[in-house]
Amino acid sequence: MFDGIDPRSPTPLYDQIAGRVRVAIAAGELRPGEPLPSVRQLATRLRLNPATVVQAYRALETDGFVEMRQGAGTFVREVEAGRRAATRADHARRLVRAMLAEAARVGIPAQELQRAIDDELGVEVR
Amino acid sequence: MFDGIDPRSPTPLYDQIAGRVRVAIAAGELRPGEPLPSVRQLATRLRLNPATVVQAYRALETDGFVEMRQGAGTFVREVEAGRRAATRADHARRLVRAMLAEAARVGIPAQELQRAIDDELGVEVR
DNA sequence: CCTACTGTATCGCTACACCAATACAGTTGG
DNA sequence: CCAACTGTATTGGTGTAGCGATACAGTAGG
Repeated sequence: MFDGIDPRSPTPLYDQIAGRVRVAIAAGELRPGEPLPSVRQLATRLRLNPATVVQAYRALETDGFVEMRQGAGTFVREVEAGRRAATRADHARRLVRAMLAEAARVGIPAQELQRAIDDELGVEVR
Repeated sequence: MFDGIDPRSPTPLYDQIAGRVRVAIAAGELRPGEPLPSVRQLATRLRLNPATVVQAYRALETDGFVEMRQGAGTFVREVEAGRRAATRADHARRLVRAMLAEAARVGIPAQELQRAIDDELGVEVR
C-alpha cells in the first residue's frame, strides 16, 4: 500500500502518503475502525522522519478520514454511508470548477477543453 | 487591462500580469506586432519592481506569446494560424491531466469525476 | 503498575518561490 | 553621435513549505 513513495517526486512525501491512504479507503481496502500503521512503524519502513508521517495523518484527520488517538493509534473513521460520497462529489466539483477557471484564464474555449477531457478519459460511447 | 492586480492575492504578481496579457491576446485586444507596456512603465504604474514585470514577460515569451527585444521593447508575436490552436490544445491536455492526477491523489474515482464534469459543462446529448 | 508502545509539541535546518535593488547592454530617433 | 529609452543579468532579502531531531504526554497489555 505504500510502495513507490518517492522522495524525489515533486509532490511532497506527506502528500503521497495521505494519497495512498485515501485511495485505500475509497477502494475499501481500509475499513472503518481499522488501524493505520503507527507513525514510527511507517516512518521506519519508509526511511523518513516520524514527523512527516504525522503530517500526512494529520491532513487525513482534518479531512475527516481518520482519527488519531494519543497512546492508541490512528484509525479509519466511521462515517454514515452517503456522507463520504457527498464530500467526494463536492471535491470533484471544486476540482472541475478550478480547471474551468484556469482554462478561462489562459483563453481556452470550453469546446477545446471538452475534447481534451474526452481524449484523456477515453472516448467511450455513451 | 491591468486593473485589480493584487499583491495580497495568493497567485503571484507576475502570474497575474501574464494572465492579463494572455486573455488580452486571446480576446484580440492585443494584436500581433503590437507592443506591451515597457517593463519600467508597467512597473511604475503598478508600483512594483521592474524585475517582477520582467518575470511575467519572460513567462509569456517562454510560452511563445510575446517576443522581447533588448533596447526595443516587448511585442505580441506573429504565429501561424494552426500553431496557436495546437499549443492551446496541448495546454488543455495538461490541465485535464493535472485535474485527473489531483483527483486520483485524493481518491476520487474517474466515474465520479466524469459526472462532475458533465454537471459543470452541461449534459448536452451527444 | 509499569513497560513499551501510541500520538503531541517544539524547534531548527534547507530549499525554493517571490519580489526588490542595482548595475549592465542594446536600440532608436533627433 | 548620444541621450533617453528599451530589455538583461546578478544579487539579496523575506517568507514559507517540507522534512528532520528530540523531548513530552497519553494508553494499554502483561
